[in-house]
Amino acid sequence: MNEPDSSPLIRKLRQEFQLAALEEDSLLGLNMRVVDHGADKELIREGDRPTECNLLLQGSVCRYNELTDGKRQIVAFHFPGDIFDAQSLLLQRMDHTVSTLTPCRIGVIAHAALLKLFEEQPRIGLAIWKDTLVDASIYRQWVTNVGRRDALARTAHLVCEVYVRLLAVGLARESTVDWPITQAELADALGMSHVHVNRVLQELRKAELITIERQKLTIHDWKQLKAAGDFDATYLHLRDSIA
Amino acid sequence: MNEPDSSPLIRKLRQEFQLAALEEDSLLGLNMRVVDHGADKELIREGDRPTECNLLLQGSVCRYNELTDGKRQIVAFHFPGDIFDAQSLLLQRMDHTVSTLTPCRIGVIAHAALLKLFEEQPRIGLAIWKDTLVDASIYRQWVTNVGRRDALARTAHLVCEVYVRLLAVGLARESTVDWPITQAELADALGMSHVHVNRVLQELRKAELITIERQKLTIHDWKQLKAAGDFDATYLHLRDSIA
DNA sequence: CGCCTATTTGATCTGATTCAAACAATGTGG
DNA sequence: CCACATTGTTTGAATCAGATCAAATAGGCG
Repeated sequence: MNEPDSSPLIRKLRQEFQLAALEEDSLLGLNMRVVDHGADKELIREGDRPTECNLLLQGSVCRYNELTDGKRQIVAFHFPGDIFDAQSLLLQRMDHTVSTLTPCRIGVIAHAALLKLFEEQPRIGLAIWKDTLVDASIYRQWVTNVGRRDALARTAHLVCEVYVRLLAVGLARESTVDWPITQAELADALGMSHVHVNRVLQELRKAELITIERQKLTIHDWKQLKAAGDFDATYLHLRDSIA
Repeated sequence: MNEPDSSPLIRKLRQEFQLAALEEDSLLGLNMRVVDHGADKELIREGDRPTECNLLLQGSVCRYNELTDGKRQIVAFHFPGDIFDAQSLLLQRMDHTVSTLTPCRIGVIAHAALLKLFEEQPRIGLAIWKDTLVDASIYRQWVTNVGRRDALARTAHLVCEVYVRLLAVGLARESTVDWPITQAELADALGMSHVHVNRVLQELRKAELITIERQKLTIHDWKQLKAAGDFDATYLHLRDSIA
């Protein structure tokens, strides 16, 4: 049903533009090295000066900032099809760290190859720019979530986001998804303590909105979950709004 | 000392690339309409589908998300030289609202004109893409600030950021800057109550780090302020790190 | 002068943190 | 296949940072 490894990027860009055959060929012709990593592996460190971009093929990764007192804040999750460090094409120095959550398969592409591709097929460059703009939109919601929603709504909102994004890349069947995020990681993403995340998840379970167990998320009541999280998917800029 | 109205964009792009004479000419040749607005004026509403971009020439604006319960979260401030809605070039529908803080002068440029410019001078497109990537980096820090720093550090960090960015565009002389942000706006940006913002600012004043009064910010002890806010300017990706 | 907006103050309350520990699941090597 | 270690989840109690509510004061400006 799915295409082979190398084309989740094409699938994603198709969501954004009508790709011409020539453009798809250019993408398939990209020189890409495939690498596998284990879980909880730091892929890029703050301060690095990467010369390659990473296309996530399988698995989940997160980005985070570290504070001097040792705390960390996860600022994004990424799923298959995402080029999670496109920014390194234009910003020399990494301002945050990227780490795998689960075991991952990653396609590594040289900056030079991508920049050359943009020259030949400018619309592909624009499509990837667009992708980074959607990332930015997600950051804005993330700020809003952490800044102005209480623990319950905040958690519900993030669950909604992750679920919809996994749906969008074909990784959810019906109302169940493989859930790659531990409670401690959720806490770092939500700006909460892991203890409180636990209690909020129990609340959401008791209210029969969702259950998360053994790395599976099940949505019991999508409508109420959305309401609880004050969630509106338009900020994800998906072609056909699933939710 | 400063160039006329139309060139803060050139000054900014110069920070990022060596602009060729031809490229500067292309920028100067852009067809731009200059418009003035009063304070607290909504420039773009969530849901809008803009066909033009806005280059801020004078004044300050902010972006924010509104929650259904009426609260709002400010997610960014912008200062002269910023194209604060470049995203509308590639994302049809606005996912947040933009409003002036102070009276503003704005240069309005048609999307079509910019996209045409990118075709002719691809490096200008890349420079503006880079700009949007720096915005994204700022969002990430904003999430981190709101999610993981306590009220004092959070406030100090934002003050540092705004100060450095104003410095970078030549709007600060020594340690004093025109401060365009009220305490209520600060609260919406920091995810705090305006009452608590007030108390934190008093603390920072008592500790002799800063004073904000009559729309002037004065930095008394930059080193300690940076320390208090756990501030490191590298995420701003400025050419010559001022701070 | 008088209105409106911004800042400040005090008192009270609460959502979430922290600390500490138990419990459950998963995986590893003997 | 079991014993043990490790990581993730759950529980309870004490505490606190920051919110909320309510009202006073101070600037700025037409």
